[in-house]
Amino acid sequence: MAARGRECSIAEALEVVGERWSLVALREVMLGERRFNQIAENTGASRDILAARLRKLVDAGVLEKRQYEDHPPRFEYLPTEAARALQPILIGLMQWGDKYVHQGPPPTVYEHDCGEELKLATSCAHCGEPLKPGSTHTVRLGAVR
Amino acid sequence: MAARGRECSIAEALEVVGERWSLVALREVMLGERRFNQIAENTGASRDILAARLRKLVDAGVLEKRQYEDHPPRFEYLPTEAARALQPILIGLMQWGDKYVHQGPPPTVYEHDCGEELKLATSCAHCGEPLKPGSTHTVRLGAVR
DNA sequence: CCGAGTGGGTTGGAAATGCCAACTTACTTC
DNA sequence: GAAGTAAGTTGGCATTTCCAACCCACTCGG
Repeated sequence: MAARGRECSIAEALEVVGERWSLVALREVMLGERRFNQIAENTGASRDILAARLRKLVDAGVLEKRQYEDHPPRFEYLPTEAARALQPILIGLMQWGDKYVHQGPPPTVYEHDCGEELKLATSCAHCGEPLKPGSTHTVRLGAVR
Repeated sequence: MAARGRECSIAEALEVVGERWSLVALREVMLGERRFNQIAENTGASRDILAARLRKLVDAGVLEKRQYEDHPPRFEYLPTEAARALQPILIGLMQWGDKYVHQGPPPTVYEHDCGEELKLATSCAHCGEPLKPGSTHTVRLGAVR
């Protein structure tokens, strides 16, 4: 799809999870819904598109499709490590939506094991300082093809 | 658009920034490109779609469109606070793409002010513990409409 | 003064994608 | 034997996206 433009892992990541319904379907799987019908109902995606997205996520290694019954064949979708690695992004998007888009109190609230309502903080893994706008600069930049 | 499905700020956030090219355009603005032609070239988006996406981001308050020349009228796109708040998500997506999608060395590398290559860590803002899969649970969950 | 170049788009038509409802297959339960 | 459940697939239509070309207003070089 995005054959041209800057060489960039953001664009490549979006090739995999950037289509409509992909991240919302992933949200449901991460919330514990593993069955096609449940994911379809909770996302509101049409079944054909959802089938295509799930197939793509499975092909990309983000979900695992497992048969949990033989007769009749029934399948469930399980998160892989790649899906778990996306969770900070999903929660980040959620909190961004809460703050800049949503009207009213947040529809979904997480609690951390420490007992408090989860609010995400992002920091530099090396020095531990919280990430502030302008505290980074690029040392290498993908070329525009 | 997503009229049905679970009430969820992820879906609402994606209404604003989830369309094709929105996040890639935002990436360019955050990298310092502010002009339509430059954004068009560096993303590879077609000009009509890009114009529509930028308009939408401006309407949503994520970008600011500023006239920097009167005759002829010329505009630039500037990040607002909402755009800066998206930066952890953009960098998170980039690092996810680096790890799970991209082949070869990362095309773009950031350095933090501490002098080391930036790797993002996400943690609980309250207790400071790094976020591990399974260390959270939902205390409230958006209803499915 | 003339033509080329630049910036920021808009327009038209083809191609791709998405939506919805209905259908299918293969069981299980009432 | 009728209805329900699970996991999709199919057909037809509507909406988006893509691409190239065009437009307008100005500036610059000769």
